[in-house]
Amino acid sequence: FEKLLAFSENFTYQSDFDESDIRNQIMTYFKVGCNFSPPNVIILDAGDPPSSDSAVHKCLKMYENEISIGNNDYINVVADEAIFRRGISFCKTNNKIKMILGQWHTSKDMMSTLITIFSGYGIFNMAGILGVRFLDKLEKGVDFRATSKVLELIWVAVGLAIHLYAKKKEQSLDDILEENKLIKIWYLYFQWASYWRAHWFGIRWGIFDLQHESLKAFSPLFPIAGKSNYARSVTHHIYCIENNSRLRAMLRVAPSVNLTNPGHFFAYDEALETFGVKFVKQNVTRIPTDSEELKLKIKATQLEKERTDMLICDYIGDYVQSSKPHNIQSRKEKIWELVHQLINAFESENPLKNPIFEFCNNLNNKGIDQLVAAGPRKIHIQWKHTRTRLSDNKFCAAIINKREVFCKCGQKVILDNDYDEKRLNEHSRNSRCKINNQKRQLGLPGLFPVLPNPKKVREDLEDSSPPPPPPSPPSFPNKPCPGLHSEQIVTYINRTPATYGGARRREVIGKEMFPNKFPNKLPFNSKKLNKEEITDFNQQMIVESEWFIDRLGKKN
DNA sequence: AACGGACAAAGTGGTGTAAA
DNA sequence: TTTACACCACTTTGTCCGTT
Repeated sequence: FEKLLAFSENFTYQSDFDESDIRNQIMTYFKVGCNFSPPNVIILDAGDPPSSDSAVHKCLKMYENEISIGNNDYINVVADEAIFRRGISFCKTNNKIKMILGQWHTSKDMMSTLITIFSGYGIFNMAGILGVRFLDKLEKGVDFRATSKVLELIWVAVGLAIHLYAKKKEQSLDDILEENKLIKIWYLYFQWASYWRAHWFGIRWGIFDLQHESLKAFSPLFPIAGKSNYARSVTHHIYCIENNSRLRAMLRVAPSVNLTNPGHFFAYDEALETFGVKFVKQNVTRIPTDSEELKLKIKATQLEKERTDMLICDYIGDYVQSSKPHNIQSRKEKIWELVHQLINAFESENPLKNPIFEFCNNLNNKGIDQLVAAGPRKIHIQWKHTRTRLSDNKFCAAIINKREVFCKCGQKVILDNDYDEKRLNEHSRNSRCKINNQKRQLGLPGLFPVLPNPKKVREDLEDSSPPPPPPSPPSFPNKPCPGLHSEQIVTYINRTPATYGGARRREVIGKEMFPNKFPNKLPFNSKKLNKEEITDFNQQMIVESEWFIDRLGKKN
C-alpha cells in the first residue's frame, strides 16, 4: 500500500492520467508470473444440481472414481463458494479430494461486500456521477466486469481525492483522518477496496502471495456484510492453505493453477450465466495426466473453446469491449469530475450536506463511528499456540516439530501441548537455562560466564537431526560492568591463562581421538603426538569450545 | 582425575477439566 | 470436538562430595 500511496503522490499534480495508467504503474511493482506451459484441462461430467450436500458429495465421489489416482495423490477441486462449502464436509472423510475456493467468485463477492457496506455512505451517488445507469444491477453485481470497473473507478477517484486534499492542506494522512470523519470513511473504502484490487491483481497476474494475503486482510469484512457463508468458506480456505505447505508451494510455484483456474472460472461462470443456465455450475479439476479422458470429452472441450475465447478476451485486457456497453465513456473526465467534487465535499464546512452524499442514511455520526470501529485491523486467524508465536519466543532457537523446540541455551525442550511456549518459558526460568539465569552468571558479570561444567557431547544430537537448524550459539546478554575500566579488562584478559573453554577436558578428548596411542590407563600426553595429530587435536578442542578470548580485545 | 552414590531440580508423559 | 491449562507421578539430568 505504501507503494500505491507513494505513486499516487507522484502523480498528484498531473491531471491527465486515468485508471489504466495507475494500473500500469502498479504492475511495475510486481513480477508478473505467466511463463508456463498450458495445463491439461479436462471437462468432466456434470452431476446433479449441487443444491444439496449429498449431490455434491456424489459428484465429488464420481470425479474421484473417474480419475485414477495413486494412493498418495489427491485431486484439487476448485469450486465456487456454494460447492466449496458443501465439499468441506466431504473432504474431512476423504483425503483424495481437496477443495480450493475459486478465487474469481470470491473476488466477485468481495465487490458485493464492499457495495453492501458502503451503500449507506453514498457509493451509489458516486457511481451516478461516473455515469452508471443501472444502479440496481450494480448492487447485485450482475455484470462482473461492469461492477469491477465501477468500483475501480471509484477507488481511483477516492484515492486521488484524498491525496490531493492532503496535499492541499499540507497535512499528513493521519492528521486528516483524525479531524475529518467523512474522509475517514472514504479512506476506509480506499483501503478495503485496495485489498480487493490487490486480490484481483493477484489473480490476474498470477501472484499467489499478493492474492492470498489480500484475501486474508479482507476476510473480516465478509461477516460484517452479513455474508456468513462466504465468511466461513473463506476462513476455511485460508486455513487450508496456511496449513498445507505443499499446496501453498504448488500454488506459488505453478502459476498455472494459480492463474488459469480463477481465469477459467471466470469464463465458465460468465458463459453459463450468459446462456441462461441456472443452478448448474461447473467444477474444474486440474490433474497432471490422463489424456484418455480428454479424448472422451472432446465435445465438451469444443464448447470450452468457445468460452475460453471470452476468457482470453478478458485476460489480454480488452477492456474496450466491456466498458462501452456500460456507459462508462470518457472515463478520464468523469474521474476527475468526481475527484473535484469529492475534494469540494471534503473542504466544505458541512460535508454531510453535499449533494454527493444526499440520501445517505448512514452518513451521520453514529453510522460513521460504527464503520470506523469496524475499520481495518490486523486480523490473525490464528490460535494462541502457533508456530509463529512460538518462534517469536525470546528463548526459541529452533523449532524441531510441534512438540519439540531448542532453547537458545541449547537445551531441547519438549512442550506440553503443540506449539505451547509455556514449557519453554518454564525452562528459561530454571537454573539449568544458562541464557536467562542470573545465578549461573559466575565470573565477571556481563563479560562472559564461566561455564562450571563442560558440556557433554552435543554433536551427535545435532548431526542426527539435519532438518532442524542447530541452535544458534548462546548469546549472552552483555551488560556494562560497573567495576572495571577498560584497561583493567585488558589486564585481566592478558593475565587469563586460557584462550578458549567450554569444551571437555583435553585429556578426555585426546584419549577419545587417539585410542591407539593411549590405551586404557595410559595418561594422555600431547608430546606423544606428531604435528598433524596436534593440529587435529587443537581443531577438535576449538570445535568443542563454547567461548574463546580474543586478546586483541574483540569479544566473541 | 575419575568414579560413583545421594540428593535436588528440571523435564516429560499422562490425565483431567473448563471453556469455546 | 478442540484448545488451553493445571496438576501429578515418574524419569532424567545436574550437582555435591567422598573415595579410589
